[in-house]
Amino acid sequence: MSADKAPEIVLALEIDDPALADRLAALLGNIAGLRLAAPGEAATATILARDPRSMPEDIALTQRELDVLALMAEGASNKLIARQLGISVHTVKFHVGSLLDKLDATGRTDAVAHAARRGVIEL
Amino acid sequence: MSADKAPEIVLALEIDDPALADRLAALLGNIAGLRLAAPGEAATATILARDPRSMPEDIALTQRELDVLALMAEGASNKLIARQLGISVHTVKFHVGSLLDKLDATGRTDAVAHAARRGVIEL
DNA sequence: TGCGAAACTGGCCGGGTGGCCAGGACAGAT
DNA sequence: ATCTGTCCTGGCCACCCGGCCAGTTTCGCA
Repeated sequence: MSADKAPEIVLALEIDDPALADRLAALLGNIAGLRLAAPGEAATATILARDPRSMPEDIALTQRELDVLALMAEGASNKLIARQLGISVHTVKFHVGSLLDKLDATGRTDAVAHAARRGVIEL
Repeated sequence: MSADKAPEIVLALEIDDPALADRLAALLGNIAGLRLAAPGEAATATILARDPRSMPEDIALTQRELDVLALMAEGASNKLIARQLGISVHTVKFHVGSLLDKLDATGRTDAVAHAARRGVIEL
């Protein structure tokens, strides 16, 4: 039984408070059989401490923007979204532009990621 | 000394897998400045691990693909990824192509969404 | 009655994206 | 040695994307 698995536990940190995050990282940084996850790495478990005060309010997105966003998250192209919503590609681009602006994203992939992180959409 | 106002971090465990919970409890059980929460006690942070049964099997992605995927999830362009990893844009496209194939995605946005859904990456 | 917000549309264009072709280097397995 | 898989690179090209300009309509609210 001795030589069984030690499947190294990978912990992801999702902490709002930087000070707390640092302390935890320091405490957990060098424990045998345990490792902190690299950004984006899939983790065994997640340590999270959400600061309730840091939940401002949902970003104000219009209904149409939510429609477009949902289809974007499905990987739909502008052309497809246009057909789906019965509007022109130009209009889709218009809404996508607003989305990028409001979500502070550099592209549609970033926009979907940000929206998912903020709980605006569910993947 | 300076170790005065270290308000002892209290960790709550929300783990489906009992074996994992035990291992974590054992690892974290006796670390100075850190202690596990009693049932119902308010915790500084929570460690949670979703049910492992809900994860069929990880898609076989190479290390390089994971690198590219992580940067894609940050909204990085191929050019940026190339600079970041010190490889050419062509190579990035090559990996992105493999990613789209393995993740059954139609584009980079879809790929990131799929990867996040399957737990391959953490948003 | 005006006025702003939301939604919608068009043209234009530089740069990004993804698919296709081709190739080479290198490690490990058969 | 051959083969398989990963990683890396190039060129080419159709298409998509995002940002810029411009405009219209409709709606609710002051």
